[in-house]
Amino acid sequence: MKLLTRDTDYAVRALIFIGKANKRKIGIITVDEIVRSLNLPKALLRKLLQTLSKNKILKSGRGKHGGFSLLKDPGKINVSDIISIFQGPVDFTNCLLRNEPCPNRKVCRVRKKILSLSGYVDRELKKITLSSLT
Amino acid sequence: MKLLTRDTDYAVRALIFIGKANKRKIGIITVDEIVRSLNLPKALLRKLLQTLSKNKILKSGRGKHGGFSLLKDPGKINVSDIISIFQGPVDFTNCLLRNEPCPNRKVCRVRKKILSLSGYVDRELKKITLSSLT
DNA sequence: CCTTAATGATACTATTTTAGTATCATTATA
DNA sequence: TATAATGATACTAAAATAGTATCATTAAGG
Ligand code: FES
Ligand code: FES
Repeated sequence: MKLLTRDTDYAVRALIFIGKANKRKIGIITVDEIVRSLNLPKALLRKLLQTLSKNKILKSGRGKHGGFSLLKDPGKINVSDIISIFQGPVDFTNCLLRNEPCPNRKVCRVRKKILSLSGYVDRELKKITLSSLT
Repeated sequence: MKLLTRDTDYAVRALIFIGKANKRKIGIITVDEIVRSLNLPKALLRKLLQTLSKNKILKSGRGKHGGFSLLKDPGKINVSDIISIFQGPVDFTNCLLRNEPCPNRKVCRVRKKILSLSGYVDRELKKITLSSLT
């Protein structure tokens, strides 16, 4: 039972790399540089970073000397965000009777339990920020 | 991001059904009865119940008047058990650098965080017993 | 015994999600 | 204007999930 897919994992690793570089005042990082350091499949990583750009996690520059840098403060980027982007929001409340419109949804204690569990996990994942990782 | 696959979901629903029947002193339930009540695909449900038997959750009887009943006390069957059977154990510690043997595994705070999160989720899921569901 | 009604074992197919590739278009710099 | 970067997009491959089919075995009951 895994929590993160490979997309999320690669994305986080790339973000850590970019975050570290930004810390050392290296403003812009290219896909090639990340690939050289982390040994990830280039075509895939490009796709992932493009997705992160669309989702306002990264800023991108095109053309010669283009590349990526963090758009937000590393303290404001967290694992829950990245999961949301690649795997959908952290939400476990696909209830056990999901196919039928569960009759006792409102009072069901299980649902309440799963709901609170899900909330807890999400809050904890939100605490794992990029700055805590670099 | 979902927590339960359909296998787990179906299995839990079937177990709830069997548990309720057992409560009413109906000892043995057939796959057909469950299928009639819950409208699940029969061939699939058979496979799932067979798996539950192999895993000592259900007791099965063959031949005429055969069927399934709970092997363990419903208070001792929980959602974590069922997830373990169909999705592998509740364990989120596929670490972020999983491909390499992560150098700082021992001291990594993220790993510790994920580890404790995973433990927490597992403990909570263990509290959701079949008896709490019926 | 023989029929019937149940699960056991197992192999197979189909669908969906995840993982990964390829290509052309666009843009900025030198 | 050549080059080196990302944007957009469409495609393929692999793995996990979901579902089916079939024959073997077993127990009950006439
Ligand atoms: S199982 Fe659906 S609300 Fe409880
Ligand atoms: S990321 Fe692997 S141990 Fe921290």
